[in-house]
Amino acid sequence: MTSQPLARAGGERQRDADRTKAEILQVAQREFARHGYAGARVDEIAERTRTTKRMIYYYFGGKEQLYIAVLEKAYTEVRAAERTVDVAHLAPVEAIRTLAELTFDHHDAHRDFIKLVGIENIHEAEHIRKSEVLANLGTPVLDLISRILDAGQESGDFVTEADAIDVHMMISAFCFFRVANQHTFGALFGRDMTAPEHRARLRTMVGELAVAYLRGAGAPA
Amino acid sequence: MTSQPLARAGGERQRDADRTKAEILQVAQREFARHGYAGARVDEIAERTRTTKRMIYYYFGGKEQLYIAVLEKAYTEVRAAERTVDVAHLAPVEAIRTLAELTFDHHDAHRDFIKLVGIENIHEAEHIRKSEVLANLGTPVLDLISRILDAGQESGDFVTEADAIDVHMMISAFCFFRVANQHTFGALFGRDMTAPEHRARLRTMVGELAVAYLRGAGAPA
DNA sequence: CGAAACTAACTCACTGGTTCGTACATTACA
DNA sequence: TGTAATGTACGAACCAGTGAGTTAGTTTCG
Repeated sequence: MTSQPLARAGGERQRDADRTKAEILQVAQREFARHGYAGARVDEIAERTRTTKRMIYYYFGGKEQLYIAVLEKAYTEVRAAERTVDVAHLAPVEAIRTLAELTFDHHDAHRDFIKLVGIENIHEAEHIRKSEVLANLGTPVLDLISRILDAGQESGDFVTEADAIDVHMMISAFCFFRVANQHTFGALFGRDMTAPEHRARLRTMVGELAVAYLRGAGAPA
Repeated sequence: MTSQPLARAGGERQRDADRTKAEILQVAQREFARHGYAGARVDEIAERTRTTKRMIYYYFGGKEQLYIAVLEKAYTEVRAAERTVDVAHLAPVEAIRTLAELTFDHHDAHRDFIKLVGIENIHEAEHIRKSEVLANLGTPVLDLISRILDAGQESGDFVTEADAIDVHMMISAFCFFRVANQHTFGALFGRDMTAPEHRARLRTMVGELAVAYLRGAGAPA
């Protein structure tokens, strides 16, 4: 009873199909993130959808292609979010600090994506490599960091001659680890890094870390 | 023909069993690290061993118990290695720098362990929690860091009032990420963080990062 | 216009291979 | 002789993937 067959105009079938595909992708993302590639069950995904397993094969072709489609969607969304970042108008120190905190927030908000990245690394990125969409998805963040680094050198705020990829790596590492490894870290050290009482402190810390490094304070005396 | 039955003395059977168990654990670690928990195959493990699948069930009880045994062995070895670290005789700045570099080397040398940690986090540490051995395996590293931090405050080298767990987390994050995420990072940014031409620079960087942070250079001007 | 041909979306029932785990017989040994 | 260790074969569930046909819109064309 969701729609009256007689009233359905031209493009509705197509729109239904798109909606179904989107629903499958969403459910599949959850299933893959929760159980890993091998642990995910196509039947389970089908059951949590308004469609059937047959349709998953009809639309995506197979489990692996579905998984790749999930990765493509997740990565694409992340890149889209990154493009909205604008810190160019800030002074170098504030720009880096803000970028670090935005990265922190971003990781905090996209737990499933973090897990997919972790899963993909266990498989040594074999699926990402099969995707043409993701093949050369360099990121604008690197350009941004480069520009901030140059400005900082120019102004004298930054002393360390840092590499943009290294800086991006460092910030990502901190933010990624906090979310991805929260469970084993919590089990071993009795601290939930994602708990509210630690969140704000760690968020500030990642910015200070980046700034301290770029100011050159770590070099041997 | 590996041993003469008639010449075998008392404890040899036991020693054979221990050796077989150890062999199973080693092969299983590899299999689990490569394919994840669900992706690992008990038959595959058995085939790569001088034993049969029957013996795996005889010794360990099941796939999950075998996996937990692998985790216990891996974590125990890591902790044993950590206990050999001695930087207490160094000045605070050098102690932190050395500790960071040792952590770096350690992650660099134990790729399978890194993968197991990643896998365990995907499963939200459900298996670690089932293990009594690993339940409260706090680490001596925290005490070490605490002492270094105190000494640094005392001597005036460190200005930031840092938390030992946070510092450990930061260093681990950097080292862990470089190894664990090398594949997706490489695919997206075209740089292999584990390649020789980047290794030394990043190794130095993690020490400088920690020192710069503790010296308080990241605080707002 | 209206029927027939066409096509996308969808259902149902099924299969072949895989995979964890075990029953049972057998051997080595104290 | 009794107990621990081991080999062989098998079963039952699971699970990715498919064959074959149906429904309902869309296009073509007399």
